[in-house]
Amino acid sequence: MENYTEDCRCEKCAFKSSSVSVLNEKELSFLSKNSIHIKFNAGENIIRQGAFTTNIAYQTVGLSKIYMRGPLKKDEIIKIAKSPSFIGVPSVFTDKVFQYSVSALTQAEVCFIDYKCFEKLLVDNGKFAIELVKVLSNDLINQFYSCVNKTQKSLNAYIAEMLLYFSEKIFNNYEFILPLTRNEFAQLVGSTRETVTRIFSDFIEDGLIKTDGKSISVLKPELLDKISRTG
Amino acid sequence: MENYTEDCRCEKCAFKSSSVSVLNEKELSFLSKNSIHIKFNAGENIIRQGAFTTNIAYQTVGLSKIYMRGPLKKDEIIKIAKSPSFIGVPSVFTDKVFQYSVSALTQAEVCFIDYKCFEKLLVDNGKFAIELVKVLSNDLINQFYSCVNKTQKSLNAYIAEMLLYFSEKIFNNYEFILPLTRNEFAQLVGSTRETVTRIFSDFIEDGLIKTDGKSISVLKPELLDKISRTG
DNA sequence: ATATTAATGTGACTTTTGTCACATTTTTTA
DNA sequence: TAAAAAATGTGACAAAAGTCACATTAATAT
Repeated sequence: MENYTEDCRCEKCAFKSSSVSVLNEKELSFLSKNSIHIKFNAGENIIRQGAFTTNIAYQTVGLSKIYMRGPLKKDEIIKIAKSPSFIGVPSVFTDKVFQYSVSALTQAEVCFIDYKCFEKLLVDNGKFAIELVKVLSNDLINQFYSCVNKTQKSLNAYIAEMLLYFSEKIFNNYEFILPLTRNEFAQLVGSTRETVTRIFSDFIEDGLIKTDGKSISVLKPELLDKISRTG
Repeated sequence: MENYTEDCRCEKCAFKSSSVSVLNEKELSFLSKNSIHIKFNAGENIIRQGAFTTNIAYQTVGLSKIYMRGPLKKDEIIKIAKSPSFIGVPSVFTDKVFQYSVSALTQAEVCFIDYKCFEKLLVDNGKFAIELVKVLSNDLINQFYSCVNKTQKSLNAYIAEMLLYFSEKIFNNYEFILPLTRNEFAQLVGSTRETVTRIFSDFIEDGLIKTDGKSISVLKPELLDKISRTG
């Protein structure tokens, strides 16, 4: 965990999201003065469930997992956050305390923005506020969608969907290094390590995928997609 | 479905949410001129998945179910909306088309607000925008929470939780009329009609609840809560 | 480099939940 | 009010997924 703030100014930042792009020079400079840029290694904790919410986090580089400690004291991965994206916004506007944790899955960089400053930008710049509303709306719809999918699909269908999600949405490549252990993958699909292993084995046996440790090749995306849709 | 707009002006509306309360007289009048107030009977459709999103809906009276057609063409109830609350905001800010449906479970009243007008209020009044961000944040956190619960808990634990939710959060009464069929309740908890029947029967046998058709009495809330927490 | 720990694979078995079939009750409609 | 449709309850059985135990492999720390 390293502080990189000196090297980084929002005005020059290459990772402007559509939300941030509606800010003018002055606002960006204000943002810059009120934020800290920090670098994380894979595995490091970015946000801890239960900690006080004083900052907005904006992930500029890397992948992270957003997860929540469930009622049976098991962790459940809610989503994989791909940069650039806000992480932790909903908790900041809801509670004094974070409702979930975020950990880096790869090397990652995150800007922590002072909440008061962020709120001021929202109040002063209506367009910025609308962009944030859009981001949250999108998150909410995706959350609806993934919850319905997870609930209704059989596990092999949902696992097929998640494998395609990693290859097509996260890595844009049918070969990739899964940045999760089998156990974490189970936490993502709402199952157990053993069952994930078994379904991976079935997929390998049927020639749909090939695995070598964490490295995964999707061999037959069309068939995987069919399984994902029909169960 | 009846149009009540003439009788209703936003300035006088008794159902101001915290979001709307930050608007001034002029803004409320503008809102009033650009919205239509409609009354629905139980069972009537308020928003239809796939329809174009031209309005923001604000439910002032009644209960409704927000549901989505899942991948296996089964409907899944995402949440029960209690008045007053926005329904349909996330879809409007995300897509040209609604991603889910909303139907009245009881008699209900809904204001449909022109999207352009709503957006103008957000841009002009930063405080209003922040209120909307808070509403969405809250929805998102609740959605995380309920999805993790649904995934991790056994069905009888989740059904116990939902029964307590209806009695304690929706009706504030340990006796209530469940505004859902057994099948709809199954769609809410992600299960089947038969399994819901069986778990209700178990609860009745153990003296936790009493049912008479749609009427439900929670007899032992503490025990129901224990089941909800431990499975 | 080796010891230690974490992650993974696999078989046997149990539990949970879903499916199908059909009887019964309730509600709606004509 | 009678007929039709929708909702509900229940049993027998099947399927899906979880649990436990243990062997094996990979990763990490000293």
